[in-house]
Amino acid sequence: MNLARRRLQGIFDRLLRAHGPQQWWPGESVFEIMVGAVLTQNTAWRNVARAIDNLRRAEALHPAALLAVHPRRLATYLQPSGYFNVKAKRVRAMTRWLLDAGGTAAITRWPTVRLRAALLAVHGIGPETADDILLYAFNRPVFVIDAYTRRIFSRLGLVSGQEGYETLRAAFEAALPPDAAVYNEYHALIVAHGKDVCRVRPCCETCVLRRGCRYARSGARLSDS
DNA sequence: ACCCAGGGTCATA
DNA sequence: TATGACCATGGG
Repeated sequence: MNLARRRLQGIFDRLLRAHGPQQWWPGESVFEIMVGAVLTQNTAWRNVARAIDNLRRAEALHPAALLAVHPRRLATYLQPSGYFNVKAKRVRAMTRWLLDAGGTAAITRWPTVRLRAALLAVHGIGPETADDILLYAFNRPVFVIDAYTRRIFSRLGLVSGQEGYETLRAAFEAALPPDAAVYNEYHALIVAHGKDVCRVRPCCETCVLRRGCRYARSGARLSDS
């Protein structure tokens, strides 16, 4: 693993020029962002947006209101986002925890380490979802690792892709200054690039990162291993 | 018809 | 620690 600050900044600059500012996270409140972070687990955002629309129309996009919805009905709201039974439980567990903790106003004042540990203790919130929430809902300088991050940076030869989540997060955070605005834009750009260009089937001709990508040479119709 | 998407939990070895 | 099954919808 070889993450140098200059290299990461160069990649950031190219992604920003290619894709433009991403303005993440889509969502109008802390709670909406938290809900979206759970709903988007292994799910296309298009489908998540439909589920969130359902919650908004039902005026259930607030902690107390959401808990007042019967779990069966909640699952029907979440249906378009897939895994709706699982996600209904997860969203409820997160919301119950949130209210027990005193609401968003209270936990906003918690130090990042405590907040992260508390989030990870909630059923259905794993490392990536916790870090999405920390970064995008609470503006903490936490670098989010996801499948796109692994794919893109392993094709560039900077990571193996086999490292554990914490190992990668620590490496990115050690290489970059702890700036939430930068981490915010960086992860959003990684996702934008992963969706539009650097897919499972590589498209190296139009990729701004093709210089250094191991698929850009050798004809490249490979798959990641 | 198949593959993929802004993961996580649980059981098993 | 590391696999595999499972969750489920919608788009390409």
